[in-house]
Amino acid sequence: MSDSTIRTYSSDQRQTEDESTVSTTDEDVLTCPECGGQVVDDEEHGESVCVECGLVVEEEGIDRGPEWRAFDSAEKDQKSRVGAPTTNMMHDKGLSTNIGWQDKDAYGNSLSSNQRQKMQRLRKWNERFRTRNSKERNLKQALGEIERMASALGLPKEVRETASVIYRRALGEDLLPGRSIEGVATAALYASARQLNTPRSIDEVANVSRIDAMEFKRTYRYIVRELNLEVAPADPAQYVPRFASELDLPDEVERRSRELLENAQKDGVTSGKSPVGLAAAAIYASSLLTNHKVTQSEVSDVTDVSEVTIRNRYQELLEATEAAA
DNA sequence: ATGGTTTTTACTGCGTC
DNA sequence: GACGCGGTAAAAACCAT
Repeated sequence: MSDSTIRTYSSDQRQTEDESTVSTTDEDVLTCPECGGQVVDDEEHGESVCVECGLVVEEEGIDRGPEWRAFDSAEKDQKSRVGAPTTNMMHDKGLSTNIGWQDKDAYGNSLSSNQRQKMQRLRKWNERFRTRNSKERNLKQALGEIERMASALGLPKEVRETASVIYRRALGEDLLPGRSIEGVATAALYASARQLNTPRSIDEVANVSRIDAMEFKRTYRYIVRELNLEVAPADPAQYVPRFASELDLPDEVERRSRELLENAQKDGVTSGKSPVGLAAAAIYASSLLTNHKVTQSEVSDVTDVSEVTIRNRYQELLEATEAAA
């Protein structure tokens, strides 16, 4: 093989901004060093192959550096797709520094007073950063939790994102002391799910959380109050599709459920009642109306609403629709 | 802390398969 | 006799005051 076959690319080269060094000459008209035949690019495999003898010539390799050009560092930052994606789900990467307290240099010699003062200043600043980093570590753990719970609940990415944002705000406003990380993370996720109209019931969330339901609710209320989050009361209809599919009920039932809920809302019988309970009742009621009967206990199981509540609600729902008709 | 409202728990009776 | 359902009463949880 010729000297052109092996080429290593250092990371320095990849960051080079001067694109003019990248040569485009000879790229199309290479001759095989073995037999002199024509060499063609095999794009699929990232190789160049001689058409005569099949020799693979790794001329020009694969990595020619970025395909874009940048004329200043700001532009480069913009165009570069390398590096960590910036997302709220990221924390600081865990890089932090410690500065020893001994006023000695690397050889164990004492420092001059001038140097000592300098080190003092450095320590002070480093300490400030480190306390920030303790928050970052906190954040990392919380985001991990959010991630885990969200995926267990099948919540989309946007929900995780806003949950992260909420958590950051809580962290920023020093709402954490005295509260568990998991608690706040759970609360943030629950709030964000509701804000984005993909609500999960308190029970569902509590089930995948490491903290018990009571603490979860407490911290949730606390967070909402302190951050002035706008969380509209959940619309019962938003629970319907999920529950319906968990019970293997056809679309028809879903539709009826929505109608029932709509009528009930007009009637005003829904105010003050728990949205989950209403959704559960609507499902049960419409399953009767459409001859896709499910038992109360089945509905109760998947919705975590007691059968009694289902009974009470579904009667009201039926009355409301009757009155409307 | 308190009172009013809603939900849950536990239990009972009735009808049906 | 187990199961689904309806009802009741008391306890618990929730919420605003």
